[in-house]
Amino acid sequence: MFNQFRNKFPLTDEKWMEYTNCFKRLEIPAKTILLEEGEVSKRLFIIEKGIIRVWFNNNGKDLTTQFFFENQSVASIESFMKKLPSPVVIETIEPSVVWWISKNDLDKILEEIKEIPELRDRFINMLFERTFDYMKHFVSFIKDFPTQRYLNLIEERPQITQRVPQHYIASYLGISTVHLSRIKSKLLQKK
Amino acid sequence: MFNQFRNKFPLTDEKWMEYTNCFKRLEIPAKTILLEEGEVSKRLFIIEKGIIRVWFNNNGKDLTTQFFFENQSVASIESFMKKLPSPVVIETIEPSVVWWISKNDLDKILEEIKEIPELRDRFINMLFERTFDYMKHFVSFIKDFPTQRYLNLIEERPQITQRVPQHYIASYLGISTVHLSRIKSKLLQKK
DNA sequence: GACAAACGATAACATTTGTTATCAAATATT
DNA sequence: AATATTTGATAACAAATGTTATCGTTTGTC
Repeated sequence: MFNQFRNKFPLTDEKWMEYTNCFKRLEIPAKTILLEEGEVSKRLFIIEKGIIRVWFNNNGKDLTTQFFFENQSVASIESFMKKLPSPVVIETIEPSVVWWISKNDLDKILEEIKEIPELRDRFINMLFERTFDYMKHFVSFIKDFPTQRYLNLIEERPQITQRVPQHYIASYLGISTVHLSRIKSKLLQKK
Repeated sequence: MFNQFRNKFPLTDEKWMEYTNCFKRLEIPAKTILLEEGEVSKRLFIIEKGIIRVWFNNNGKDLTTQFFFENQSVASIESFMKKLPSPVVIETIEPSVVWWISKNDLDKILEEIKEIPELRDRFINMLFERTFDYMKHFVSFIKDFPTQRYLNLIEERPQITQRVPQHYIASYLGISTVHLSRIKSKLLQKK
């Protein structure tokens, strides 16, 4: 799982082993909840196989805020970093294989690699990229009609439209399942 | 302008002077454009007095994405950091007084203070807080109806509802000016 | 003070989207 | 294979929101 990233980290083999050994493997079925709403997030997950969605309950309805696929890392970030109760649920969509690391272990590693400017910069960059992603998604909500947002999704995140059940996509787009179904049938008519 | 922050920065008086001298003062009328769409952002602004909005043109209509008030810093961040053409316009709403620093000067300062862990951590924290803010705003768009979003705004960002013209607020909420007007009159009826 | 521009409220109507219910197809479970 | 569950499509109706137009008020400019 981690060997594919080995050459990206300027670490000794010893440190590399020490760090990667902090991760534990987990095989879990579909619809497994990895973090409950209200729980303090103490684990960061990396997906080897499967799909994870992050959602919260809004007046009895699921609202999906993010999807994650293979090789992405997942956590309720604000809860994880500040030890606050998580507002969101983390749950698998498909049967999945994930690796997790405890906050304690990760903190130790981050503290150690702080002295390596290269890794530090990459970490900061990662945060910025995440910010930019949110901005784009947010802008699309005020800018585009649902139909356009759906077309954007097909274009920019084909994994979502191909692998994720449609009612999760609807809540991700901020519309009802019925309306997404209508959008799809209208798009088919035009073709 | 900067003396109020003096005690927050563990710097020598010499360094402090050197850094603050990089900023230039600017007095400008309302509706002054500080950054054009498509231009590469080379300045970071700090507001001494006034209001700035960030917006972009969408099919001939203004869409406001952010408001900034006194003591906040403003830039088209992705453009500023990566030297890309800015997708947004930065413009004053009121007659304003702003200070600006060039990207060159700021880069030099950031490079120097990198060695001060305290400042470095605060910088990283700032990035995270910005990310969390975007998340909240974004979640509110899929979670709440416009009426609730407007109530949230009154509650959480009273400066906006009190000082910003209503048609800018409408585009910020992602609704038409007419609809915001309706929302306001309905809220008044209920009282 | 006169005029123009900006701002905001409101009405009438069109369009978009949500809600509820029903049915069909796909998938999982036994 | 039989059954239950999940998923998705569709129709009918209700509610939310946009569009266009008009009017009055405020604000800025000369």
